[in-house]
Amino acid sequence: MSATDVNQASPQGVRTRDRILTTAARLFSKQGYEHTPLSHVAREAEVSKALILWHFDSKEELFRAALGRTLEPYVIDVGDIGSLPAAEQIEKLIDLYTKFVRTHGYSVRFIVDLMVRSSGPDEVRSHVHELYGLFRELLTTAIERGRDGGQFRSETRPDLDAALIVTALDGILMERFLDEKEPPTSDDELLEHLKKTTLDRLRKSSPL
Amino acid sequence: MSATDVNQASPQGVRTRDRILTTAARLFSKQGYEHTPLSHVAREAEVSKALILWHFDSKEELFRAALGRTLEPYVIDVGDIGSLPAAEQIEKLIDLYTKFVRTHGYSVRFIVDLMVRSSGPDEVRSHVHELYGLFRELLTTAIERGRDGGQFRSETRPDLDAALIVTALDGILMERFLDEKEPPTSDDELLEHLKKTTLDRLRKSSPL
DNA sequence: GTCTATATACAGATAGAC
DNA sequence: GTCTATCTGTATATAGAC
Repeated sequence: MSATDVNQASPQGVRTRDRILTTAARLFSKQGYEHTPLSHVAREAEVSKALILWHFDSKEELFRAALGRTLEPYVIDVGDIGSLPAAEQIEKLIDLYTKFVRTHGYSVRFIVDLMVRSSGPDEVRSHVHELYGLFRELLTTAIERGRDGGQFRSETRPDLDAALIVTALDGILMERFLDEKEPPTSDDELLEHLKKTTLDRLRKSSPL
Repeated sequence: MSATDVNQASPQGVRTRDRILTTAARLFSKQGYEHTPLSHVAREAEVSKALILWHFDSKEELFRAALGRTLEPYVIDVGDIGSLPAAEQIEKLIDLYTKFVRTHGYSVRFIVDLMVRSSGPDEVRSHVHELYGLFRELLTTAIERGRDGGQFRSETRPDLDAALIVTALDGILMERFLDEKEPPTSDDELLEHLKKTTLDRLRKSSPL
């Protein structure tokens, strides 16, 4: 019998299992899978290596379970965005993306790393993929609404424009990793410029 | 005495050393440092593990040396770009970036991975950093020329506009890693849209 | 320079007592 | 459920012959 069977879970074991999971998620995110031996997780979680393997059967399985925990905050909550005018919807979405990335620095870096290396379980990749799709869709819809409502030019290509915004946001995220210490232009300045130029271009009469 | 001393290099040893280096660079780029044991490099380069360590003293040092080789193609050759009109300069620079990324897929992925994980020697990070700075500068100059020559609006902010282009390109690169199989919009389409919208926005009268 | 054989270290995983 | 002790594999690195 092992802990992965249905009928385990004495109150004590659950708390311990949870502590292992949380610790593992933290360490994997911070230092990566290969640089985090089970002995390290064991020390930080204050249990023995053997106990970890009793709960999870293998390091690989612990990793998968911990990933689930890491991904928990990866949801999109747009609130009552539908009631805003199109331009503000777009700005809000950009701000949401930025805020998320800033709040979850460590784990974003980790997830990006998984994507770049094409490693990690498929569920994770598809989860992230879905999130991107959803985000892009929200932007597309906002642009369409603006166009149909007469605030944006009729010639816009909502899908491409949305994709380009996502792309630029990814790039800003990326450059946070590249430059680290000395960013050539501050993120905030660049984000404002992105918003400004995007909206200028979408609007019927660019005021400038 | 070791191979890292000044006075080694019999003809035979140099060729072997070189083969080890090339093999290591290839394998590290493809599978990463941690997933490439010396035994694997030894097998592919058709030498013994011991010989590798005779030449390089440690795996770490082999890695640093191999990185140098990996970075060799990382240079910017713009040709006679100066003679082109501003708009075409920008398009050309975008194409150069794209072409490079497509040609050096494996190693780009590897270098990006190093940057994301903040690992790898500082020389590498600063080399990449410099390249980005140079590329951004070329774009900035092109935009300034266009502005001063009267083709672009006088209100443009060359530095920010250049940064935004680089950012978008990074994002496109990034999404190649994220989506892999099923890109929501093709790279080419997105690149064309980037060029088009950027230039439309920069130009005095946007023709659309 | 290049090899074979070996030392050393540490990882993940198991056995079995409590 | 949780532990200590141990097994087993594999990695880097060294010793020493050729």
